[in-house]
Amino acid sequence: MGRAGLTTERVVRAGAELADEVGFEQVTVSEVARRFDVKVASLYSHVRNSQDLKTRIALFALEELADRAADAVAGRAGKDALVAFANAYRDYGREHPGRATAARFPLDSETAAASAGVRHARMTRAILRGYDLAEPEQTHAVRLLGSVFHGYSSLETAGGFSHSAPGSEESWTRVLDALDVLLRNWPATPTP
Amino acid sequence: MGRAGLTTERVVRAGAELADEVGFEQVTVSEVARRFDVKVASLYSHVRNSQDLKTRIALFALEELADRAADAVAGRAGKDALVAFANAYRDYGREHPGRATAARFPLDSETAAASAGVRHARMTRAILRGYDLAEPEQTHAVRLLGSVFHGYSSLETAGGFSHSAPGSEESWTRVLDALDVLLRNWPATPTP
DNA sequence: TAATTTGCCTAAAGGTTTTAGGCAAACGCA
DNA sequence: TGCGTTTGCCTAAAACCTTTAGGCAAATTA
Repeated sequence: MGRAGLTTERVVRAGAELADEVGFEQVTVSEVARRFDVKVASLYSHVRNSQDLKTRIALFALEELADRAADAVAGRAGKDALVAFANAYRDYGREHPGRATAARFPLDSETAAASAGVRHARMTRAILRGYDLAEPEQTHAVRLLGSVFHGYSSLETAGGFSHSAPGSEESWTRVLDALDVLLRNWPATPTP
Repeated sequence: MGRAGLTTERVVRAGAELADEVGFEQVTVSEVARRFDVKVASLYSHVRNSQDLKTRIALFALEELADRAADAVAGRAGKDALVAFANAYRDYGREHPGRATAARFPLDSETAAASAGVRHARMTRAILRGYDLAEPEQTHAVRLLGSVFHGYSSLETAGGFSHSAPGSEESWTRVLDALDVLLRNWPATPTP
């Protein structure tokens, strides 16, 4: 029997595809092995354990999503950039629900600090340059935007918006309009 | 050997506590059985399977959260109600991270329709009565609020805001200020 | 070509899930 | 109080996933 040509890279990529097909939670070392037509134990040379596999898929998804987001915002500013960036998130979630779920996988702080998550934060700040927000308000806004993108995508994937009118598409557009207005009229900290 | 006095109710409640201790994903029929000092098979009279257990924990958490939210908004209106409602969500996530994660567990649409999720939606709409939003804008706003609460709580639980200044507490307050401003100045649909 | 490294395999132990069938405690009723 | 029925937890067992240890052969290097 020849070799299957496994590498950590290929294993992780296969895991990401599997996540899109069956859901991130259902990703299993055994199933990935099956896809390569290889015995389970063979994967343990390329991945430490099941948790490690999931973490790597999460990191992979974060990178992929950051790449897309970077492409989307390139050459844009203001609301244009905001909308392009936000759409990169939503589209990723719709095209790759499993990977998008993976991108929300909780990482320990060390891993998170070395992940593409920091690129995401930097890009979000870059977009806020189009609005007039000084620190610490900028950080609050970054967290709000992260919450909205994260939350909307996850509710949409869970089917939360799919069984009532108006359509999710329309809500998304209006939510982005609203966020743009909000960022242009960010309230001053009330004097206590 | 006497009987353990298992009921679906008690099993689900124990599962919810377990979720808070070890994380919702780690909730397992076996571990719940261990807690009751009972053989695993015994639980299968009270719960159909592992998926069913998780679904029931999710429904339980949704009810509990809806009760808290209802208490919080009672007798309040406007920004007062918005803040109380939002805090009910965040506090629940901080006190019961496992249950809060359970409350985000994807339910099939039939189950979701019979869940306390509809109470959540109704309460959100009630809060929006304090603002001047006609349909379909009200629905868009409901979805935005759901995304923010859901997203913020989940990022906070994942530790997303815990390793940088300013503190999450402050961001949360400012996010709510911002949402209040936004709801009072919700943009009109641009004429195409 | 010989030596070494690398890659996948077999074997095996331990844990979770789920079903089937059994026995005894609790309950309902005469 | 005693009898029959129901209910609740148990044993047994099969299927699957995880993970480690050790082996052999293919690929790489010298």
